[in-house]
Amino acid sequence: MKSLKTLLEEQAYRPAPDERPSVTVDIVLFTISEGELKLLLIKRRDEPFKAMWAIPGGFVRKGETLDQAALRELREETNVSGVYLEQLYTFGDPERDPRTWVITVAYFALVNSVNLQIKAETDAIDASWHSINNLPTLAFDHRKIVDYAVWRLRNKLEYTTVGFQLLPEKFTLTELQRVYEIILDKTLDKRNFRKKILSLSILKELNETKMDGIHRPAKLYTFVEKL
Amino acid sequence: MKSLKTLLEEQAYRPAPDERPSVTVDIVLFTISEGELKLLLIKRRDEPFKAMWAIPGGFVRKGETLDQAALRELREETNVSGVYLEQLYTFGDPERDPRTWVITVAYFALVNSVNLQIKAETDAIDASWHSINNLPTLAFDHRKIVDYAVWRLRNKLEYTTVGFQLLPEKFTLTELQRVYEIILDKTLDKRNFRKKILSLSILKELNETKMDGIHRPAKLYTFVEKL
DNA sequence: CCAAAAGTGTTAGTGATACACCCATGT
DNA sequence: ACATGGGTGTATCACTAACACTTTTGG
Repeated sequence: MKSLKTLLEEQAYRPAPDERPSVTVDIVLFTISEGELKLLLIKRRDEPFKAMWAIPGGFVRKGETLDQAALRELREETNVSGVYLEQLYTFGDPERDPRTWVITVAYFALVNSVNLQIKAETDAIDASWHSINNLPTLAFDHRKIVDYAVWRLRNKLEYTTVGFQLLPEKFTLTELQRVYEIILDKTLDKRNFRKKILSLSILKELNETKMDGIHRPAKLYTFVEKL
Repeated sequence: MKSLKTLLEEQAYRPAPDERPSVTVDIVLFTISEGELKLLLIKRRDEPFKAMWAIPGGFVRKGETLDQAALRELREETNVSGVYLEQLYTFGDPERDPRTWVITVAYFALVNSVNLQIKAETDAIDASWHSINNLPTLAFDHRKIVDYAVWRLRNKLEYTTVGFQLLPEKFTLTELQRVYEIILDKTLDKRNFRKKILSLSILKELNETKMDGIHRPAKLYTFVEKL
């Protein structure tokens, strides 16, 4: 048994167990399909907000990092893996969960449409992709989280290379341009786009072309970090 | 007493109290004085890392938001108020506290040197300012947090107006330039700096000058959001 | 030879950088 | 009159934005 001294020190050191919040991770998982930016939503099975749409997430477990928790939840709830993951913001409004005190560390994640296929096969009923232009009402403060994630994605697209995470390993420049256009929600000039992307020296031109059949074959490129 | 059903539902819904982490906020508080970028450190009174330097922080309490917790801790531990505050990142490595499971939401904060004076008077022994070029060994993973905060501050300086938070309400362009130079750790061209800052239309020229005595008086400006 | 997407250069404008001298004040 | 920091303009360079035609393929 612990000594009184130890107990008092611990008391001073950290709050009593029932004065601690629960901590969750919630993930805004984006993909591009059918020419739209979409995100994955789960239909809740439990209270609160039972039967309402929510972004995937769950409690952080003892012994795991936050990133690990986010990846685990994605795998468990949606069978998606191989994603790009990045911490977004931590939401701690005491009212955000109507029942109890839950602080959530929000993430945003990106998958390409190939991995998306895998997902759609294995998990059909409770999880589905929704266009960001047509979202249902979301549980908790998830709408706020989603809006922030979209804002961050748009920003990061301009000064980082996250965009590549939404494409398969090999892609054409037109496909890449479409990713940018869909996320930024505006058309881009083909020549200027190519000039800018190629000037970054982060693409390797492959000796392959995409034969989509009817048109002129397009060169395939692959993403190479810091050439 | 709660029914069995309720208990089971809650069990499913959230982890048992002793399976929850503690959650803290930790704040990297910057100021500029003596021509250097400094941050506030506290000498720890308790284990773990007793007597070691750490950034101010403490447990989030039930009923308060994370921002509120950060402001409260700053007030309690350092008597500083009126700061610019911004959430930085959440650190959740299960090993980051050697004793127990503590997740911390890190913030960075900025105060101008006027408020700094107030602080130094009221709190002398346990808290002091340290140049980021000469930091002692820090408790926990605080060094990592500090490094990240410095990186973020440098970045944000380039595309936001956070720099003004480190100056009093009225300031000269040279003083503003010094803030940028100290944080970015490089000299800037006076004419180009003025041209750029003034082109942003976020400064109002006052009909006052700073009479520092011996030299030509400098015009005073004040910061106006979105003119 | 037609339809459709791939691919390619030049010009104009805007913002960033480099650089040197006169001005106003107190002593 | 001098020492010191305050204040100002111009030329070059790099990046962004606007814009239209030729090429390659399958049918």
